[in-house]
Amino acid sequence: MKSRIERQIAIRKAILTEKVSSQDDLVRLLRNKGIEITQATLSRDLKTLKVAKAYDPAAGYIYVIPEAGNIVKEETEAGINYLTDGLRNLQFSGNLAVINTRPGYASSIAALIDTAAPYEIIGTIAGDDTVLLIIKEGIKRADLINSLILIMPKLAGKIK
Amino acid sequence: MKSRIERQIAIRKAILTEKVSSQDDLVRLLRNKGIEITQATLSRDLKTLKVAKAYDPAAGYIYVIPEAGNIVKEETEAGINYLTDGLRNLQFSGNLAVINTRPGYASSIAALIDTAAPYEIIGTIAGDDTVLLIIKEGIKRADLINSLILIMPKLAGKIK
DNA sequence: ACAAAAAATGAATAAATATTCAAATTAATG
DNA sequence: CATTAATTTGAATATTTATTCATTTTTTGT
Repeated sequence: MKSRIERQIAIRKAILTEKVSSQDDLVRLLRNKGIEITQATLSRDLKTLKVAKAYDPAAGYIYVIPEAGNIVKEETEAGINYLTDGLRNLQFSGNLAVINTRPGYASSIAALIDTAAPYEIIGTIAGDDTVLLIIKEGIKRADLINSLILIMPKLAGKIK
Repeated sequence: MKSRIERQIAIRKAILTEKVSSQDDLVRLLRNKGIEITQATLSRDLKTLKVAKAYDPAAGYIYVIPEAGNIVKEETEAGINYLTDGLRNLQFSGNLAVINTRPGYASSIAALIDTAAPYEIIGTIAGDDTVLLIIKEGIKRADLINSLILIMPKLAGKIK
């Protein structure tokens, strides 16, 4: 049988690496790793570790380790060689598409799109780090994505 | 009786000002303030507000309002207040929300929202006195309002 | 090493929280 | 308005989490 401290380290690791939303789930998860534990002991361990339960859009409420909770890692500044490295994300809502970019990149990227002027897009508006694309009616999202990838191949790797 | 959003604002305030460790306690607390609520509804409200339960050395586990973003925390309280004093109005149209601000305030407020990056919002664009928010599909207005209040508590007083 | 004390644990159970389902309220549509 | 659709809510209940209590394991002092 593992020691108490080893078990708690395993609990911490499990919470850091997976989204766990109940103690029973965590018990099963730990048992699969060869750690015998009951829900009662786990409840005590979680308190010892000061584990919190916080909201996660994907999975509802999940357990989180206090310190590691909201650390936003900064991307490295190295390797920005091309304009479209400024691309961060593409999302849709209704007949709009939104491109999130690195700060300052939005207007250059919008200009690039304007120059290419794909017929799927009837207009663009750029802020500092956001480009808004107004999509022509009746255009499918997949078609617009393909059209944008033609202009900015880097985008291909950033579609979720 | 009180509206749903008013009730949720009261819940938020209660959690911010007192250490509450159970929903039954919170129900009693709210009833003392003249707000009728059952545990079932409170449970749903807490989820809507993304309230977490975290360890507190003095009182064990208590409910906490999640922090909107790390950078927000670094700014001075006065700075945030000053900024969000620029807020004038919030209106909706379809999947868009428009914040009217005092002249010149829009981009700073947009930056504040971008930093917090709530998942309900897929992008923002700022003019001089107007911020356009593009809302993720399927998000309810009340949920977006709650999310924005997390970032700018001043907003709570400006909702009809 | 041995006995006594302290800490850890599991099973059962109490307490707290989430969900179901039916009713009530509110919003949308003609 | 009237009617239908959608959302909100409470009571009851299911699920999840914390605690009690008896027992086992570990630690301490001699």
